[in-house]
Parts: sequence; structure tokens; C-alpha cells
Amino acid sequence: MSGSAAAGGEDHGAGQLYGNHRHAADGGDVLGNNVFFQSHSACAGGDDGGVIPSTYSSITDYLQGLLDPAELARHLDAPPYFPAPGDVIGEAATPVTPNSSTSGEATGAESHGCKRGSPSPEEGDEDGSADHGSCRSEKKKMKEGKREKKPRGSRVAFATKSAVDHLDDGYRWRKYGQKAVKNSSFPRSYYRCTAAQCGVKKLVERSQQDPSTVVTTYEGRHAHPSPIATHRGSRMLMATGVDTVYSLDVLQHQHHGFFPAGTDVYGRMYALPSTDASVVAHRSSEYGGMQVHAGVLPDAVMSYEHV
DNA sequence: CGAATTTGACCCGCGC
DNA sequence: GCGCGGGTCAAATTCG
Repeated sequence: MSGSAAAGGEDHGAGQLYGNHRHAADGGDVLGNNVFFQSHSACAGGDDGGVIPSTYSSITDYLQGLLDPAELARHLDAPPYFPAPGDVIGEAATPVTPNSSTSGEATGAESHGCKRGSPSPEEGDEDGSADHGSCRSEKKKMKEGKREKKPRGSRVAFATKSAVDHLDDGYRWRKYGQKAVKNSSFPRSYYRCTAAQCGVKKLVERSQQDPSTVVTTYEGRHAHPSPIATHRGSRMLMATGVDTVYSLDVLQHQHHGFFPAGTDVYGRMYALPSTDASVVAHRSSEYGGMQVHAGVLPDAVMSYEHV
């Protein structure tokens, strides 16, 4: 199906950009990847408010800490960014009090039980399940107990300029749904971390403003190390297929001031030189684990938003 | 053959 | 109270 964009085409004519791909495969096209990242919260506070903490040696590492609401809140030291109603990630508008949503939100609350891999024993009483037609009744069962919508935990959104939708960030994800979203012509894909004990979810969608940009929203925190990155000795973003990563803020408001970075042919992150030297100098120094690499295209920005 | 993806249906929360 | 939109499930399908 790698060739048939028609698969997702039914939604809104997602077209060629919505290329289906097995995330593990087609690792090609790594060259020229450039990734910037920046705390979005900078827009709320001073010029410095959004500096990504030095505790993280890589994006993946960063993600792991960042996805912890408490950690994130501490690092941001500023009000989280709440997207405007029309924003690409506007669905995440539920304001979350960082310190109130921490406990149990990441792993426990994620367990919706009734999944393929992990059949839920409880509620098994009614077992009309053997019969195929009972699919709906099962869903109804689900509604009775399990499918309580948990309050949204912290969500972190990255805007990534990439030809592929699903970026390899070092974790294994399984797609469990796809939906057309209201304010976008492109469908949104839903992924869940395949690790049994990990309930982290990921939403991937194309930016309405810039179809070449993929907006990835992480929800929850990984309860395990990255299988791929760990193998390499350090956790890092595997930005397979990434051309550019932009700040959502940039996409929407054309702000300035990014932390430029890039990836080498192995997908490892570099800090990149930028036209805004001061920003680079300042922020790159806070990323002990990142190497400064000159000569990679500065045409990329990556950022996160606490939504 | 096992695993991952696709896809349509269902459920729920929220706004009107 | 109703309808819309977002999020999730799971059977069917596809792929490695």
C-alpha cells in the first residue's frame, strides 16, 4: 500500500501528502534532515522562558522528561501555550494544570483495556463476544465502564517539515485510528506506543497552513526507554524522513528565535548554526548532549508546545 | 504466519 | 435536547 495514497484519500482527498508508509521501512531520505526546536512558551514569557532544559541530551530524552507534566511545567516556568481555536492543534485546548494532572495520567489512565493485545478480563461477564455480530455490544459494554474519557494530560506538539507523516522518534508506534479533522483538509492519525506498559499516544497530522509540515502531538509519558535509541547508547530522535521541523508558532505567527539543529545520516541530532547567532549560542549551550554542526541547512525548526 | 495498517462504526463531550 | 466533531475500537486487509 505504500503507493496507494488512495487509502487515506477518502477522507478529504488527503492526496499525495498523506503518503502511507510503514514507519519502520523506507528509512531512506535521511540526508539533509534539519531539525530545530524551541520551547513555545517563550511567547508567553521572556525571551528566555522557553529554553529547553539542559537535563536532556537529546530530543527523545527531552521528550521523555517533557512529557511529564510536572517536569514540563517546571521547565517552562511560564503559562503553557493554549492554541487558538483555529490552530492546527486546536483540539488540545483543554487547559491542564501541570501539577494537578501529573499522577497516574501517563500510564494508568491510558488503559482502555479492550484492546487486541490485551484482552480485558474484567467486564468479561457478559461475554457475548464470541459471535462477530456482538462487536457493537462489546462497544456498548465498553462505554459502560471503560471508556471514560480521562482528562487530557499534558500534550506536546511538534511541527515537523517532512515528507512522511510518521517520524521515527525511537519508539515503536501502532496506528489505531485515523480521522478527518474539522479545520484541516488532512486527516489526523492516531498512534499508540506498542510497549505494553506504556500508554503514550501520538497524534499526527499535516499542517493546514503548510501541508509539507507534519504536526506531531505526544500525549503522556513513556514508561520505558526508547528501544532503538537505547541500542545506540543514547536516546535520540530518529528523524527519518525529516526535512525540516518548524515551530508551530512560526507556522502560525511567524515568530522568530529558534534553536536550530539537524540530524546526521544516522538521524542523530545536531545543533545547527543559525542566522540568529545569539539564540544558537545561548540555547545550544544548554544542550550538553548536542553537537554543534556547521554546514547543515539551517532551514529547519522544531518546537514543542505544552497544550 | 504474525504483525501492522486500514477503515467504518460507535461513543462521548461540548456547543448551540 | 440535538447535532457536530473528536477519539477509540476492532474486524478485515495488507505487508514483511
